[in-house]
Amino acid sequence: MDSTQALERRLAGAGHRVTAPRRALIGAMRSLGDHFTAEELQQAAPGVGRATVFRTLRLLQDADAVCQVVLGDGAPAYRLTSGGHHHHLLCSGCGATDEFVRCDIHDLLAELGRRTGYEIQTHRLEVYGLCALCRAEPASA
Amino acid sequence: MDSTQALERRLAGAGHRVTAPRRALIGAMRSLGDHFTAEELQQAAPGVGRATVFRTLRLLQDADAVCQVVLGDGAPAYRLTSGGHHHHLLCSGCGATDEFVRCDIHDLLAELGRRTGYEIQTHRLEVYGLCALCRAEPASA
DNA sequence: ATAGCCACTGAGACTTCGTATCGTTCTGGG
DNA sequence: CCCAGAACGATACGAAGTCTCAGTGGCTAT
Repeated sequence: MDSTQALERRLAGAGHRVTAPRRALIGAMRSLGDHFTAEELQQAAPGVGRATVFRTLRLLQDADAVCQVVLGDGAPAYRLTSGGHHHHLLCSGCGATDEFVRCDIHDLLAELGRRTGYEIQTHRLEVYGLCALCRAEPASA
Repeated sequence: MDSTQALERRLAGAGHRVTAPRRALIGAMRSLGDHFTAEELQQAAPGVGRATVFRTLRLLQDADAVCQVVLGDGAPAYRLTSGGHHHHLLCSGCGATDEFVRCDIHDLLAELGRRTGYEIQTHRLEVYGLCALCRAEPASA
């Protein structure tokens, strides 16, 4: 997760302005923990319109600073990310999200491409499980 | 992909009735190729209401006879499936969908669980690429 | 400093995908 | 044949996201 300044530089570097609403949203994202919904984000940045929330989320996704995750129940959420190719590890107990980078599936993909004739371009891998805390307290809130 | 009769037996086996609208939807699915949207399905089964389309899709998903895929552009679609754990291979050129079963990532998941303390429960893997036909004709419709 | 261009903004209508509600219809066991 | 309840179609609703549009406000050049 980048610093606020790094995020603003990321925007500016992509040719976008660093405006007050965008600053407010970046601050809100950093205060909201490991993931947040668009609605939570808007509530954490009062005065910013819904359209701007989604516009800014898209901008940051294009800048590889934010990514979208699909929680276990199918609800979409967003995460600040350190960028680059990565995957998500999602706790089905408390909803926590984490990312991991190592995915040694090149052999699998290469063989899949050979077998199907596809030219493999990219992939998406989401892993669901119970985090250490939820394993320890099976019935906690 | 199961036969029409097998799909109907799948419904009946789960305690559901095999009614005329459901039969019409199953027939439509089998005529629509490797994947279809809810709207395409409804159009291919005239007279069947929207709610019934989604209800039947859900029933068949619960019965492990239909699964949902997210196309490259984010649009959701459905597929008849042979059931069981599998993953999808999606062509970003023509939108074709395929499924594959082999996913040798148990070592990866086991190590991920060890490292993070998670109890890994399941995973979802989607692979995107260009199918053999789209590789051959780069600019076809 | 200020003029002006144009990226950006908020409000809110709209789209898409899916679910809930509701009164009606079908169906199959007794 | 009866009737409980599964299933139906119509339609209202909800969530997530996009589009439109008139107005604002940040840069840049002067």
